[in-house]
Amino acid sequence: MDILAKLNPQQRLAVEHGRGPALVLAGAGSGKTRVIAYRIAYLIQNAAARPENILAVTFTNKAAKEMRERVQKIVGPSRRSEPLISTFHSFCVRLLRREIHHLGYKRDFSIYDTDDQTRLIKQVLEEIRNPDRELTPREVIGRISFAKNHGITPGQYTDRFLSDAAEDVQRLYEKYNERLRSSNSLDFDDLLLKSVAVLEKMPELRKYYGDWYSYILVDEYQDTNRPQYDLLRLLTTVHKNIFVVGDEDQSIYKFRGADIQNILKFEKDYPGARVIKLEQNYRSSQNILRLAGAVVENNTERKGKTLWTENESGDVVTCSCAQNPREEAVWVAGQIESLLEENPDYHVAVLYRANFLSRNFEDVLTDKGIPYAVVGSVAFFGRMEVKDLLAYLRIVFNPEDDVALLRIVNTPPRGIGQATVDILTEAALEKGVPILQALREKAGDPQLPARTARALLRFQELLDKWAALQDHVTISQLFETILQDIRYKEMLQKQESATEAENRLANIEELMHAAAESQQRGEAISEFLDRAALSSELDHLDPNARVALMTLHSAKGLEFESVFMVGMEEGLFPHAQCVNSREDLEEERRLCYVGITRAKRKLFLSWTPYRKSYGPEAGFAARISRFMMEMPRELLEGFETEPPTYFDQRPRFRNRFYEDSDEYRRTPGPQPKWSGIREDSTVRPKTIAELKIYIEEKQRSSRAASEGTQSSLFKPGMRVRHEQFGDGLVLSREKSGNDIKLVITFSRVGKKTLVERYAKLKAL
DNA sequence: CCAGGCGAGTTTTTT
DNA sequence: ACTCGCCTGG
Repeated sequence: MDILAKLNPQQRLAVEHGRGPALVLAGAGSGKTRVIAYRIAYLIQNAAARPENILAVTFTNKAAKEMRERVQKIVGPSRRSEPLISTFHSFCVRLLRREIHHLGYKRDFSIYDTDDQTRLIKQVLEEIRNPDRELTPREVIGRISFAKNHGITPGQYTDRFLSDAAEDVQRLYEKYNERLRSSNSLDFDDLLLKSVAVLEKMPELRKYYGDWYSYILVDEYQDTNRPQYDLLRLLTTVHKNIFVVGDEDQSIYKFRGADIQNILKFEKDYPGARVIKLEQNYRSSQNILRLAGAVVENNTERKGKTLWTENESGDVVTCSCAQNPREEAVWVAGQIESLLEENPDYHVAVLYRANFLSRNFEDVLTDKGIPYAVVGSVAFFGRMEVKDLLAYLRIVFNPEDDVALLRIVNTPPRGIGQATVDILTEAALEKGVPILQALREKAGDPQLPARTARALLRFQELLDKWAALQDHVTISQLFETILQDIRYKEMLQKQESATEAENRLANIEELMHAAAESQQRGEAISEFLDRAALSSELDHLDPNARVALMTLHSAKGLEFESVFMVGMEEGLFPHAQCVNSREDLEEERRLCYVGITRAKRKLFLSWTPYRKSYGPEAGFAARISRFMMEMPRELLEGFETEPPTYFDQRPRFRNRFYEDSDEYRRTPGPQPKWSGIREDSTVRPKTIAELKIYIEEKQRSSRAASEGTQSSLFKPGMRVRHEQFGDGLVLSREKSGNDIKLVITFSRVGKKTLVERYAKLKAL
């Protein structure tokens, strides 16, 4: 079969590319995945490479799965060998399970997800019970991850960062890494870093894997971060057969360390690279494309592509401004209802910036009896009961896994309480051994109360029993044994409400299914655990679901007949935390572009000024998203920058546009060009000195931003109204950490201390 | 040691 | 509005 016949000239050029580096700049809907799939098939059919010598990397499991299916469709099944199509992370796990001993780890290492990470950091924070400057676990993880993704080791940390907290972070970072290592565990970032490290350390492995994967293809290259970039370089040093596909307009993972420069400077990194642009869009109507283009045009960091399509011009975009979030959901559900009536096969997506927004839509869709699928708010493998059981499996598999041990040591309660756990942890830290080993040593200790010692011994016996079993039974059988031994289900039924328990039991059933399937595929326990650690809810999206609810981020790579982008408000989208630097704002805009271009035929945009929010914006009417202001009016129908009757409906919200207040004077109403964006403070730092300045600069600006919005609101002497406490008088305001505390005396309830950011106060 | 109650902190996006 | 950690009384 001539597989080239189905391609347009540009796509064909890409697919037929020979050896050497190639960059395919592929706009949304221009057949990106298609090009990779066809190229893999082409390489195989023309015997350029044996299938097993081809490596294709994607970012999500879902993308990998899709790619595999597409390739199989083209080349047909029953090949002797298959190309390796995998995510960066699972490729790394695969590599490390074979080679990590070169770095002094054992091959049974555990993988720590965000939750495990948080637990570990909390322990470390306790251990170094320093901070005069309170750091939350979240913040610490964020900084460590930033450092890891930028190649900064703990030792270099204070050289590179100058903030007050830097020394604390350095110590935490150091300890955290030590604890990971002594637990024989890796976090997500480590998977990439250790892969790079092992290839850097072992030239013969570099050569081996470089030779083996003689053709490497990368999807969504614009989202690669530094370790991923390093990994690709290491694997392609010799042959340079790297074929990357990406779209700088769809780079939306900077917060995770993605570096858009990777795609922008590809031609410099790989001299002589062939560059191919795919500009014909096959997905969307002309109007949708024009709208998307008009928005993304406002960005400066682009290579610049102009998408065109032969599709018809299509409908205009329908907008709605709702009285409140509930009404917004009602409107959306109503539209969906009539869409589905007309076309029962339509795929519809409701896209939002942040997960918490799904709530109202779920409620209303349920009321109306419209079936829907939510993607991602709580991942299946992230659920408490699932994580508990997996932790049992993990500790059996890797007895050094401290986080897993601490998670289950007293779940269900078995008489090993906090006091005992503290003793064990302390002993373990002192000797530098895993907690389980400390537990073994203490189990018979006559100094402990007899009851405690007995509890420890019993627990140890259980673990030994399961460990002895692990090589002789299937995963399901092991699970079944554990479940019975610990009486987990009974615990749930005792502790939870009936419906909650039922839910959790159902999840346990599902986990057992997953285990059974895994073993049918002939996988080892490690492979099952790896899948659990690396899988996300997105992978479980039911392709038959007509209505899908998800974040804009999750929607990348997907397409739908109709798309609803909801919550189009300043502060939410673009998110308040992303409007202070041009870089961040441009990323938000790209996110908007991604959202718009998911739609094939019909796009809906909705917003409401009256969303309950937290933070400094609380209690104020929001403004319409600047992204909507950037769209050509003639493509919009029902465009309103304010709801028609807000005065009667929602008196407790103040309105930014018309009220004569401090707030209003400081931030004038909507204008074509929005103020408040700092002009180009975001030159990319090149040297260490520049990086220091950059970080300082960022911190100062975010501090200034939060003080700026807060300081003008409530001052001593002002009269205010609180939703619950009624009217009162502000006595004092003072800073406490990042917050501002107000002491207010209320006529009804007396003196109260409130945090300005959270108390939904209203000036009188 | 554990269960149940209160107060504080919290919502950006994810492999 | 919701979850997590801390405190208290059994």
